[in-house]
This record gives sequence, C-alpha cells and structure tokens, in this order.
Amino acid sequence: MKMGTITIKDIAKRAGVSIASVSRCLNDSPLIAVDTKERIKAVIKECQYSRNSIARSFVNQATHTIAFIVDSQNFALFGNPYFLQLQYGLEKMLGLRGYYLMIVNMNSGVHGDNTINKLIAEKRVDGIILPEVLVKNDIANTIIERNFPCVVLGKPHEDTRISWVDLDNVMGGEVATTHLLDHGCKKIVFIGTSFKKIFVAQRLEGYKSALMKRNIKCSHDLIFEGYEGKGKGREIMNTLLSMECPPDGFLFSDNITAFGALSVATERGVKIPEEIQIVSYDDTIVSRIATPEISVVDIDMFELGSQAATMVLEQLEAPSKNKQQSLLSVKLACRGTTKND
Amino acid sequence: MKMGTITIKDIAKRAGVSIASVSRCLNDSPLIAVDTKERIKAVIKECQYSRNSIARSFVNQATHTIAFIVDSQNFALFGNPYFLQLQYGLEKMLGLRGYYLMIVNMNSGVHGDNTINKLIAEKRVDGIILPEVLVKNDIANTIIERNFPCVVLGKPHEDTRISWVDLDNVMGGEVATTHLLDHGCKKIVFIGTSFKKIFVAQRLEGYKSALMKRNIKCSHDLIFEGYEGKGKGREIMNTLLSMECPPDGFLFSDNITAFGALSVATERGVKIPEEIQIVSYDDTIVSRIATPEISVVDIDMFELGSQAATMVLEQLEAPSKNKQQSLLSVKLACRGTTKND
DNA sequence: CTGAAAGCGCTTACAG
DNA sequence: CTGAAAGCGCTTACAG
Repeated sequence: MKMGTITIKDIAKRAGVSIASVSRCLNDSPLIAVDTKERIKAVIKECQYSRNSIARSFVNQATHTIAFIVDSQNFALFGNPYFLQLQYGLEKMLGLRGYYLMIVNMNSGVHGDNTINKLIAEKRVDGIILPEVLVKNDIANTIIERNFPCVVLGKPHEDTRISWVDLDNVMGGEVATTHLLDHGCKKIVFIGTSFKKIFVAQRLEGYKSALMKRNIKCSHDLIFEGYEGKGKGREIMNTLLSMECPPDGFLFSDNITAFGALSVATERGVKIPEEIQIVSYDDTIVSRIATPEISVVDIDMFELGSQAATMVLEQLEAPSKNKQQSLLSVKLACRGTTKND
Repeated sequence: MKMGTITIKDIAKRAGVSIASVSRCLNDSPLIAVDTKERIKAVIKECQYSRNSIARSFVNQATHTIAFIVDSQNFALFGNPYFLQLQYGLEKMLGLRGYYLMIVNMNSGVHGDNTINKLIAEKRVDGIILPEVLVKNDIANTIIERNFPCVVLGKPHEDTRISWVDLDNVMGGEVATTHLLDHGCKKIVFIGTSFKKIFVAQRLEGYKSALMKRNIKCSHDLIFEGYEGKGKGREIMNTLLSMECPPDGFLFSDNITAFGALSVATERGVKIPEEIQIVSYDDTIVSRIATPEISVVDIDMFELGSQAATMVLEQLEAPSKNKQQSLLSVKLACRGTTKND
C-alpha cells in the first residue's frame, strides 16, 4: 500500500469495526450506536483521516461542482468591472451550500464550441451557469433535452424552459429618466454605445417609457448611438452644448463616455448639476474619480450571482420543478451630477 | 438500468467487444487492432457516448482540476483590476493542458481556515495556486510535508521549498526612476500608499536603488507614505507644488492617487510633462482616462498566471523535481505624463 | 445496531 | 491483439 494515503479500511481496522460502520459514522447515520460512533470518531481524528472526495463523487455520481462559463475573448463580458462581483456572488452562495465553482472558458482548451456539451456529457459538473450571449442553440437544446441544471445570466430568447436571472435594465432607464424629470430637466438626451447591446437597448426602452408616462414626446433627435469612450463623450457633449437650445439632462449608457462628456462640460464652465444633470450606468471607479462624482444607476451583481447560484442548486434538489426566472431591480445612486432631495 | 446514462458496457455490447477494448480505443492504446478500433469508434459516435469523468478521476485518483485560492474579503486582492487578467492567464494555460480551474474562497463555505487543508486532504484538486498573503504557516507545512503541487503568487517568506512567481517590483521602481532621471528630472519624490504593502516597499527599494546607482543622495524628505486615493493625491500635490523648490519628478505607487495629483497640477497650470513628470503603477482605466494619460509601470498579470499554471502542472508531472521560482520583468508604458524619446 | 457484499464506471496488469 | 478480472474508495440495500 502506498504510504500516506489513508482510507476508510485503515480506520475500520484500527477501530475494530467494518467499513460500513465507519461510513455511517462519517455520514452521521442514525444506524449506529453512539459509543461506536465516538470510538470511530476518535480514530478518525487521531489519524487525521479525510474521505476521498473523488470516491464519494463516484458513488454519488455528483461532483458538487458548478461550472461558470465565460468567454475571455468577449471583453464586454470578461473585462466588465462587475465581473468579479458576479463571480463572488456565485462563489459565496455555492460555498455556503458546500459546492465548488469551476471557471470554464469557452475559448481555452481544445474543445472549442463543444466545451459545454463536453462538460455535461462527461458529468464533470453538476450544473452550469452561463451568460446569455453564450447560449447557442445546440447548447440550449442539450440543456433542455437532458434537463441539465442550468441558469442563464440575462434573459435568453427562448425563456420559458430555461431558468434565468437578469437585471431590470428597462427599470434602470426609467428610474434615471424619471429622476431627471423630477428635478427639473426639460430636455433629456439618451447617449448610448450600441443598441445592439441588449442592455443598452433596454435602458433606452426605459428612457422612452418614462417620457411616455409623463406624456412627453420622445424625439429621435434626442437619442444618440455609437458614442463609446472618453473621446466620443467629449465630442457629443461639445456638439450638444453648442446647440441653440442645449439639453439639460443627459443619460449615458456607460461611465467612460459620461466621464469624457462631463470633463467637456466642466471645461466650458457649465455648472453641474445646476445647469445640466448627468446620469450614467454602473458604479465603477470611473464614476467615483470624476469631479463631481457621477450619479449612476447602480446594479447589484453580487446579488445576481447569488440568485443564479441558488437557482441552480434548487434545480439539483428538485429537477422536475418548473424553471425559475428573476428580474433584479436596480437603484439610482445620486451623486454630484444630479440635483438630489 | 437508468435511461440516458450510457456507459462503456453499452458500447462494448453494441460493438461486440469487451469493455477493455472499448477503453483501449478511447485511450488510443496501441494494444488494439485498427479495424476493431474503427468499429468501436463508429458505435461511440452513433451513441454519442462520452466517458464518465468522475469514474476516470476515480481510477486515476486525479481530478484534473487546480484550485485558485482567493480571499474576497481582501479587497486589495480581489478588487484589483488585474485580478481577472491573472485568472484568465491561469485558466487559459490550464485549459490548454486539459485542466480545469476551480475558484475557492477562503471565506466562503463553512471550513474557515481549514479550507485549503480540506481541499488537499480530500483530494478534491490536483494542485493549488494561492496568493502569498494567504500562505499561513500550517498551510505551508501541509504543502511541504505532503509535497502537494502548489505555486504561490508572490514571493513567500520561506521560499526555498515552495514554487513561486512574482513580479519584479524592485525593477519596476528602478525603471521608472531611471526614466525620470534620464529625461531631466532633478528632484524626484516617491509617494506611496503604505510601505506595509510589500509591493509598495519593493517599488520604493527600486527607487532608492536607481538613485544610488547615479550617486544621487536619497533624502527622506522625498519619500511620502500614507497617500491613497484621489483626495490624498490632490493634497500631496498641492503641498509639494507650493514648496519653494518643488519636485519635478513624481513616482506614485497607485493610479488613483496619481490621478488626483495630476488633476491638481493641471488646475494650477503646471505644464505636463514639460515642467513636471509623473509615473504611476498599473495600466488601468484610471491611467487611461486621465488627461494627459498617465505613464505607468505596466505588469503582465496574464503572464504571471500562465507561468503559475505551467509550474503547477510541471509539479504534477515531476513531483520530485526541485521547486521553481520566477521573477517577471516589468516594463514602462510611456504616455503623456513623461517626456519620451 | 452491525457487517458482508454489491456496485458506482472506468483502467490496466495478467493470461492467453 | 483480446478478454476476464481485479481494483480504485466509498455508500447503502440486505440479512442478521
């Protein structure tokens, strides 16, 4: 026998019982006498014995591991400052329930598009969590057919047979716009990176909806697409402030663009938030180091991760239950670029 | 038999061979006739059979999984913008070699300080990678005693019997200081967050070393500790610029402090890089959105991750080999706050 | 309450 | 080249 590897047999021998009894002790089974249990426990402690998790996985046919699928080539995903909060939310909730988090990159390794199918087919993990953008048709089919525990981050197109968690981006746009309206803005512009990004489109939808609720006409002249980055932010703000009747409310779909725009306004001597007000998205360092600090729609990615983890574990426990969906509300963090009560 | 779970036996039966032959086919063993192999392959494809990775782990007593230990409560670690690059470097290299990355938080779960020992004792992973700050004595002992595959990120105190990878922070300080000297700076200050942070102390050491090499006296009046954050950056820059003979070179240990300092200099009408030059550390978004962009000592955390992964895999392959150590060089990214050739 | 035994799905030395 | 069989370290129905 190889030294150092101490198994249940060694414990059984030392304690003078069968391996079944040791196993029962380990599993806190009621089918064991208290004194036997104590005796075995002492031996286990003495030998510093730990069960071999691989063997346990094998008999239970479960790894107690959940895969989080990422795509490191997708910068919007992996480079997102919220990514770590999300990951932490996942890890924390899984850890609390005795599960482990495995990070699987679709583009690493040698499996290419087949990465996810392989994970499932090989039973390497008990469940998966993946961003909506990575849901391809064949993956969705595999998951649905096999009823494999899975939670999608972001609402997928085919949503009824798959569990998902998403942020209420529409609400985000609405809350921000309403705040600007409530604090005196008469002409609010929406400046987005790309409406092809679903969350940008949703935020725009919220913007429109807020205006509609107040019976304010939503003009196409007030909606701008394709502005991403500090330079683009500077450009659009310069253009807008040079108009005859410039806007007094600005909604940006991202922080860095808002940062550029804000710096132009400051340079031109525009008083903020007295003359113009700005709201952006995501509470990152960029919104914090701006002067004044940028008011943002804040999202709780830790919570998103927690909920996704909880959902996937619930599927493990009750595979036949209906799939769950959850839309997380967002809140406005009022800082220096808006008038606040 | 439970439906849907198709095993090696099913394949053997369908192909009219023994499970040993199927296994040999799967493992590309030379001990099998080519035509037998082809026949089995066809059946495997037809049945969409995949081997059960749990069973394989069991017989091989290896999980093909490496744990990356993190501490989400340690913001300097987990909140670090480079964290994801590091993680990506790890994942990418491991994936390339057919290994998986598991993220284990010391503070999640119910195991507390025992998390790492538990991972090792239960054989849940084949190796671990952990930041230096998380190396406690009992962990180091467990690793050394069991000769468990492990790589530390950052040079540990007891370094000879443990593999580690670190950034050459001393070199970083030296390179930055030398660049400033080479471009005309006569009075260079070092402004750090806390010298208790080992990488800050190392950068300071590099600063001193660069001055010494040029026979320049290293005065204590030029070294500042406790400056962290935008506000603190503004404060120190205001103080220094108000001196009778202000410095013309500034080395900051972090970006956000440098950002604050830079904004003060700009506001006071100081010409950059003509009148003063600034170098900071880490190529983050903060250094990019500053005007002008901040010159930084850039580190390659992807490479750090790659090397750590490679090292741990080499230990798996050759457990008896001597432990490796590696110091990664860093380079200066010259941008707007320094004079460049 | 306890133990002998089957079995989880593979890999691999052994015999042929 | 091929197959029968042992074995990896546990859990758990079964018999007592």
